[in-house]
Amino acid sequence: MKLNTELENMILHFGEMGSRWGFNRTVGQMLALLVFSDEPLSADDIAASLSISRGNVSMALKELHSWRLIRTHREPGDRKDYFLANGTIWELSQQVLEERKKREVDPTLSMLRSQLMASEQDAMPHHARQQMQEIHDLLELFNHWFDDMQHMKPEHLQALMRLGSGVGKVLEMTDRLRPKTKKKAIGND
Amino acid sequence: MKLNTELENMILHFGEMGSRWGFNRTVGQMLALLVFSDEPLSADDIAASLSISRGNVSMALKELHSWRLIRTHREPGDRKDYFLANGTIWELSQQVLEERKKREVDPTLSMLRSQLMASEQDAMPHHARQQMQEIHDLLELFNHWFDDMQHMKPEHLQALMRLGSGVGKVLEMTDRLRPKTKKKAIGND
DNA sequence: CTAAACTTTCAGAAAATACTGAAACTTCAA
DNA sequence: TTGAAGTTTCAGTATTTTCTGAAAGTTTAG
Repeated sequence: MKLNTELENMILHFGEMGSRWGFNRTVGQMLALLVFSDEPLSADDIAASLSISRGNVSMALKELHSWRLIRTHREPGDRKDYFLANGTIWELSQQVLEERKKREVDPTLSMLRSQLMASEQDAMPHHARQQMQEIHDLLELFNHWFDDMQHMKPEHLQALMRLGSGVGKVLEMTDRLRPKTKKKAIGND
Repeated sequence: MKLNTELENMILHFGEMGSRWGFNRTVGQMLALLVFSDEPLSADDIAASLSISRGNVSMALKELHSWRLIRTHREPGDRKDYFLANGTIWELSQQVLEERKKREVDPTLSMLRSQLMASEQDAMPHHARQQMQEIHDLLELFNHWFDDMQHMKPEHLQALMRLGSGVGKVLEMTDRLRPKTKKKAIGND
């Protein structure tokens, strides 16, 4: 795979950003390379394109697999593994967010949960306990919301995002229509 | 500030998570300490509580300021600076997300933007260009949505999150009611 | 102005993280 | 069963990031 300068810049950029996105430079570069390539690449292709060691490529492939961002393709009659991005940009983004939630939110949530459980009767200062509860509740809210969003159809989710804060307006309206009742009450046109 | 074991564990946890959240261990620990403390703390208090050097505390305070996560309080007749968390848990979270967006999304968006601008007539492979466009559009959508959300009243935003994917249902309904018209059309009960 | 009280800076040390390349391992065609 | 083709592992090295502590800087009471 021969890279033109623009493409190479973009790949280097993804490498730089990698660490901010939760993985390392090599993983970032390889993800970019595979996303921008229109055909699956072998580990040797990748090592050559990015001028990195074969071992490093192997590690990074493992990491990318563990994030479910790539998949392996095998040609019949060829022993080599070929790798490609595991879905559309939208799907890859979802995957990254999902994985980052697991690493950045879930551990703290479970720590807070057990702490708030265990310490019913102990000597935690009042304000600290209260703050922990707030963080806990916020993370829990976020988690449920995030789960819900992930299960929406992409086109609905996209429409919703495009609507932006407009959604607030719409909901206020419907709220005024049905101050405490079930959705069905809306459909009476 | 004397810390009981539970609190100390939580602070250590925030330190560990720090790097995943976009800052370093010391910054994470200090943020936790100030969030859980019910009174402002001096730099020396912090250094002592966390057993870290005074210089490190100074660096981390600068970082926390730059994220707008803390503010400085001065007692009249006391030369020391005292530091405290800059708002509620909700406000702090918003601040963290805002800052992370700046660091994790904006640079890539502007890189993509200039790349897609500049390369109208150049030799970028078609598939690569297309993928860049997709990433660009997704990040732009995300950015607008995020901005919009940040300008919503917290209680509205929270209500919206609690609604989760239920919002999709509600919107489908209203859509059926007013297939292309202005909001006012809803109010006709 | 002076100097005590306090804060920041920054060069070098320490710690954490990432990368290389050679050896070990696996797979499969013959 | 063998060995060529391919992949993974991991000890050692390189790089990056973070932390320390002493020196430089700042502020203010007297």
